[in-house]
Amino acid sequence: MRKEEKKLLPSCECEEVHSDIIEMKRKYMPDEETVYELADFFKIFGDSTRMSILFAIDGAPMCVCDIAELLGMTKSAVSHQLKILRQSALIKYKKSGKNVFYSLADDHVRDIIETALEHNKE
Amino acid sequence: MRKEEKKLLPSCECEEVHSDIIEMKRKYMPDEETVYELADFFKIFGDSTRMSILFAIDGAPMCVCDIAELLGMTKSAVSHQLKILRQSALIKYKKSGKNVFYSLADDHVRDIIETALEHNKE
DNA sequence: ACAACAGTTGAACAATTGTTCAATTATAAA
DNA sequence: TTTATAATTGAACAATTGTTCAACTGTTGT
Repeated sequence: MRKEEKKLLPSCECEEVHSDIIEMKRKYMPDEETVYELADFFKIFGDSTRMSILFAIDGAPMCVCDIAELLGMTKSAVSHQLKILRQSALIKYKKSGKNVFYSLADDHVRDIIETALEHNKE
Repeated sequence: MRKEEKKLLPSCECEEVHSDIIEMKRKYMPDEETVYELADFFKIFGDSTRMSILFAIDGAPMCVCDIAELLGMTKSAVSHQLKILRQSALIKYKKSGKNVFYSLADDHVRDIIETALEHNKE
């Protein structure tokens, strides 16, 4: 998952022009774990299919079949993305007979999307 | 850029179990353009290198060389990501001699990261 | 004018990601 | 128990994305 685990870390080939600034900055940088978690979190929202699903199930729950129909996609494709959203705890589900109804996990998800929508207007 | 432009749109192979719900939902769905813009917006934050850069230049501007040194990456890799951040208008830059100093475009960017950080704590 | 350095860029490559397809599980009705 | 439908899953494939490498631009100092 982490990039530095996949390759040897390269190093900046230039002289340290402002080593004092670098040291100061290093103190205030969040730890790597936090950065990776944050990036992974945003990655979930960075796909239009997942984004559409979140909008779709906002308000009232929907079953997989209906989501697929609404988005014009196959159930399989939708189900794969629902799995990712489930694993990220952004959505919850409730079984009812042969159907599975999905809905947003909490209002926090809505907040994040709202914040981004506002920024995007500018 | 858009998914449906790349392939013929598939359709849900199942019966419409709740066509009334689908029609109701369709009314409240944001238009496709908005969904794509929003997903593209989040995609920018969905990479740990870009995320690190945003944290690095928060507070005081930094030149490319220093960012590269701080993150333990090559100038080239950093520059490529800076370009993406620039094109998304999330950062601004100021030339000073041979150096180019980058900083956050506005406080909005900080807000978005803060909102996500809070959600991620749970 | 030339050398040195900061930064950018494009192409190639490797890794990741999303969709499709086929097979599978699970529930409900006949 | 069989049949039909909802949903999930894994593998294969196609597309996208991030880093590397080498070449290039632009600015400073000699």
